[in-house]
Amino acid sequence: MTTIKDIARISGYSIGTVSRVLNNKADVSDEARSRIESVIREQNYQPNSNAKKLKQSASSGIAVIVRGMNNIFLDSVLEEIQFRMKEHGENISVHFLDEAENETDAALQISVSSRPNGIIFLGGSPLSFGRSFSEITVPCVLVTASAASLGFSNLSSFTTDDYSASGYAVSKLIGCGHRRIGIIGGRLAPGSEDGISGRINGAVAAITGAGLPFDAGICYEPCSFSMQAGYDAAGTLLDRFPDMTGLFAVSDTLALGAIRAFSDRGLSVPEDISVIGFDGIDFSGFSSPRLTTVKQDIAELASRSVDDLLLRINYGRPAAHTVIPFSFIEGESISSPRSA
Amino acid sequence: MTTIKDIARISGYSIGTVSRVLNNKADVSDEARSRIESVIREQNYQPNSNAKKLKQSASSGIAVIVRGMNNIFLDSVLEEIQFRMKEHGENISVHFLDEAENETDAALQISVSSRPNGIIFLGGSPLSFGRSFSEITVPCVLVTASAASLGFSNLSSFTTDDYSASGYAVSKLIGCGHRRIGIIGGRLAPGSEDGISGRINGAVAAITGAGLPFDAGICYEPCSFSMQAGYDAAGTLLDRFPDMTGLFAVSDTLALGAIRAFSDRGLSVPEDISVIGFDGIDFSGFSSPRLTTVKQDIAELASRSVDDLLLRINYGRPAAHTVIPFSFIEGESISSPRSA
DNA sequence: CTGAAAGCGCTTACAG
DNA sequence: CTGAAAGCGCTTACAG
Repeated sequence: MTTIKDIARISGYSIGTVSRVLNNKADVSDEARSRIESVIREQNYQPNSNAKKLKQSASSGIAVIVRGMNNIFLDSVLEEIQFRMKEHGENISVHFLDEAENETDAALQISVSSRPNGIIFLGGSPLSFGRSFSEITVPCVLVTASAASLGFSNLSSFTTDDYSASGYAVSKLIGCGHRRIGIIGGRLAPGSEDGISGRINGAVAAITGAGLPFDAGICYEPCSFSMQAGYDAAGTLLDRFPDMTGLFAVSDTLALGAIRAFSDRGLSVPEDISVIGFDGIDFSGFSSPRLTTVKQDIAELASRSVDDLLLRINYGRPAAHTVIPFSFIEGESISSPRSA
Repeated sequence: MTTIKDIARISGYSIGTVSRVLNNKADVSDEARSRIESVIREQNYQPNSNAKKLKQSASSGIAVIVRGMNNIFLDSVLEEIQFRMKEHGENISVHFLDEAENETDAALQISVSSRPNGIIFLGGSPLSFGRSFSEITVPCVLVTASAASLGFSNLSSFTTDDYSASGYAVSKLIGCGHRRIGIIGGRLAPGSEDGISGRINGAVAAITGAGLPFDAGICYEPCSFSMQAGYDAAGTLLDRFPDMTGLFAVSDTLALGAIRAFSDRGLSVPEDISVIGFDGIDFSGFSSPRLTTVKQDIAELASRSVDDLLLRINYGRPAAHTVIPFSFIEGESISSPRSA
């Protein structure tokens, strides 16, 4: 293995000078720089990142904590993030948590054992921040839910406006003439306008705001984020709320599971019941029927988050909270209710 | 930050002894061990992994190289792998490559810059091994394609028997009476029985083995692995091969894209055309129609790969090539051809 | 502009 | 069973 010492020996300079050109420091003569650079190139030398990190006493790159296993939407964002990071020469270490685990506890453990330069929380809930998060000092960003109300100086966030987007989606349902609308997914957390709870609350607000009745005990069914969960929740909800004509699912995965549940009960979508999703995953454009849904801007969420984190790590920029615009995809899964 | 020095000072032992209990070495008195362990616990001490790795002169954990972006199947395997690794206290760094990149070139670069203890190749093609791989010396495992024929002593593999599984799938189509069968996905690589090419060749062998005609120039359409690619390839194939009654797609994602393409052309699946997939992703059980497909055993592929890699890293076990059994899922996407 | 030296936090022979 | 010491490959004041 060639080390910095070898480069120094071969180039005829000291390891201090080699280190300076490696790190693009000023105060190196052009001659030394070009000589050393050529030796580095011909030896195909790569610095040992462990030694570098040890010295700089911190940092094993960027850690990404993904909350929610097998979540197609989050996986897409993750891949986009890794791609952008790679462009900047940064490697990420990925940690998947299932929905039961707490992301800040995990982050604390990771930050003490691997000392990352920064942490990205993907799919986390702002509700679980606060407890252990205050012990984390490196720059962090929460993607997919707003951390604005949390007020941590080292936590940025990039998010779709879940509350408004859900409201918009549900207003489409109402606009079609639906008056008995159900909701599946997540858990109820009254008051919150962020993340999954924000979607639920935004949808509920749109329903009640239109003067329609909404009794959460009847019209809402909580569930986790697998297709099977969506399938089951839709069935349960329909049993309890048999004259429901429209359904808002807080994620596309749930919506697709729900559509299958309805069709297994002999109901067609959208003729018998309309379904609207959230996320805009690839598959929503290829299912039968194509899903009507809110599309989050994955590329923008990812790239803005990466840029923000890197700038904060390297230049001490203050944390910021940014809303990324969503778009609405007119699919084939909603129509006017039969009774209308 | 508390370091090993602090633990030594507080416990009254030397840092050498602390290090020994940290690493579960023998030759430590029970008394010292329990005293030191209790100090570690109460100080909530976590060793600095950079320093550890530097000393052990190698290794930043395990690197996973995933070839193929937005591949739902690979994402599932990846999450399973990370989960198993976590149980063993190992962190993984993930590197997504798009289909155009070469995985061994990427691995070489990663191994020289981050010095992983081991590398997992997910979704790579055995065809691209060989060139730069011989420069990589750490234990590696190829998941999802066999590396048996490559003969590298540091490369294990765990795979579904793609060739047989595809043959089995296609034989189901033939058993239903189909005689004009098309194939989409991947690229032609005659002779190979591994990975995606193995799927194609296994399918072709089943067709010709049944005495049916197969002209690759007409009946086969290559494509990459997105739903859109499956959609497009199915359309192209149908234009060229309009009396096709059955389609084998080398992945579920492609199959689902194909089904949508057919339905957009007014053909129903399976009444007008049968479709069979490969992978057994979650969604295949919830689409309309439910997809008939070959299900790879994700949990087994992941856990066996992890166990193998860890044992080889720590105990110098020889590399091995293991085939993991597949299962066949009877969905709703195939039936007898209308003409039969 | 450059070099010599200290030190990051660990592990591991080597003595005892 | 335990400690003192060397050294992993780097970076960074400090002199010059």
